[in-house]
Amino acid sequence: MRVVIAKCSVDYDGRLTAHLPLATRLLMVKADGSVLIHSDGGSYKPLNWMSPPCAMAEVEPDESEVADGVTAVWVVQHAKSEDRLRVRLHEVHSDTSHDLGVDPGLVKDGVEAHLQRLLAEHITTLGDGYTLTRREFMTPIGPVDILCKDAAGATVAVEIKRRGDIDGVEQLTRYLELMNRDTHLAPVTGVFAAQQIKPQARTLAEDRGIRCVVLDYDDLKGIDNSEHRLF
Amino acid sequence: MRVVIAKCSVDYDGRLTAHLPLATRLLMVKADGSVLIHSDGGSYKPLNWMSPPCAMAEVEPDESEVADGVTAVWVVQHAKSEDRLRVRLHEVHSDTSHDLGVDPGLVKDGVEAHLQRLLAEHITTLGDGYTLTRREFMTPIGPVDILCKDAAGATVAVEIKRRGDIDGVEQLTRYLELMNRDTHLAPVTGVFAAQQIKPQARTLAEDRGIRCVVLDYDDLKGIDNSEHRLF
DNA sequence: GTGTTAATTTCGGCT
DNA sequence: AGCCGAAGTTAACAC
Repeated sequence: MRVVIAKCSVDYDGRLTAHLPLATRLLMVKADGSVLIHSDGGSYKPLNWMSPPCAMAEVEPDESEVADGVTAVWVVQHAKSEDRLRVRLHEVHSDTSHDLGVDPGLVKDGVEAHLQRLLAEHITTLGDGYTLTRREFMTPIGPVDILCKDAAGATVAVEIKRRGDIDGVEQLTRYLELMNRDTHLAPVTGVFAAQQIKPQARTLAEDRGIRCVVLDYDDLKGIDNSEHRLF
Repeated sequence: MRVVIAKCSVDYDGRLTAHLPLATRLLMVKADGSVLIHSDGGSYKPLNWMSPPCAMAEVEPDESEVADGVTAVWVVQHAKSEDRLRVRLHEVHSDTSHDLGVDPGLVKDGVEAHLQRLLAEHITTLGDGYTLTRREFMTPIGPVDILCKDAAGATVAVEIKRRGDIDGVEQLTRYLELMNRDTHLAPVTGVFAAQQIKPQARTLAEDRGIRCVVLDYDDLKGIDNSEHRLF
């Protein structure tokens, strides 16, 4: 990895056009040729960048660029599209390279899959007398997250999201339409379960007779832990 | 901005739990206290990070950490949540700081907002006699991009996309259904406007009586420029 | 500030 | 390889 601190201006041309005026920034050139341009603030997203696969070529500045104080020009061309990045370097404060090797990668825990497992294990969170039929119940248009029965024995399809928005309601609606055409399953009611439900999604869901349930991940995990402690 | 190249392991605990095994990486500490951990590949997204507002404290490694070869520990705590990042540094290959100053920021051109503004300013692109009612017309299920009236005075809802896909047609359909239930607005017709419209989206739209309009960004900008030149 | 949508989204899983 | 959905999404913008 090459790390350069330099005063530079940048132009991107591809899916859109973008320009960065002259300022001092950090330029990162990774082993795969990708380039990141960071300022001293903002978030993890660079001001500008080129994703791999791409190639970086260092070319000589032309006459007018030299007159403007440009000492080097980087042309970063994407391998499979017309996306192109042009970095004009003025003063270079630092230019170093380091051998980092291949990264072993990130290990994650606590995403939607986890939420689905916890709700399936504690299905009575949806109401007394609820019983799990199965997780990932397959339909011709995709898997329903959880299929269960309520206290009265009626079938209930559950769609789980971390953040419940309109897309999730549409998804559940499609499943319900399809399943209610199946005389063996019908009638099937819907539950939209999420850690957070957007007002617009709630409006749409309730308008369609779908119940909304807000899940608390820590509560579910808490039940899980306390139950484990009993054994 | 501080840039460190070091062999390190990282633990994140907050919205989820994540762990990075020992390896050599680039650590970036920005002026606002945010921290980015990059490997020599992937894309612009760091392996792990902490977004501002947050504070970074360098603490002494405990006895067992010293035994493992840890020379320093960074604790990065988010200011408004329980999100925390713990970086255990082993060998430090490089540790430099640079004053970058405030960045003037990126100038973009050619995104959807720009397209929407241009079409609103030149609403007769949709037909002679069209008049703008308003942009971002709010409904209970979200904002309609543009609401206008045709030459006959009938209300028209416009959905704008850079790339016209089926999702966009579904979105507009929902708005139209809702608005046509409102006796003050009905009847409302729809226009699906995009720089590029997929054949499937066009078929679906036209089947539902929604007119499709392909927008030419450069043309709209051209009109804009020539009009500005008149004054 | 809250809330919603777009993004040069990126990333992962599955068909 | 393409499609679909999630993400510690982040960023811009309207109310």
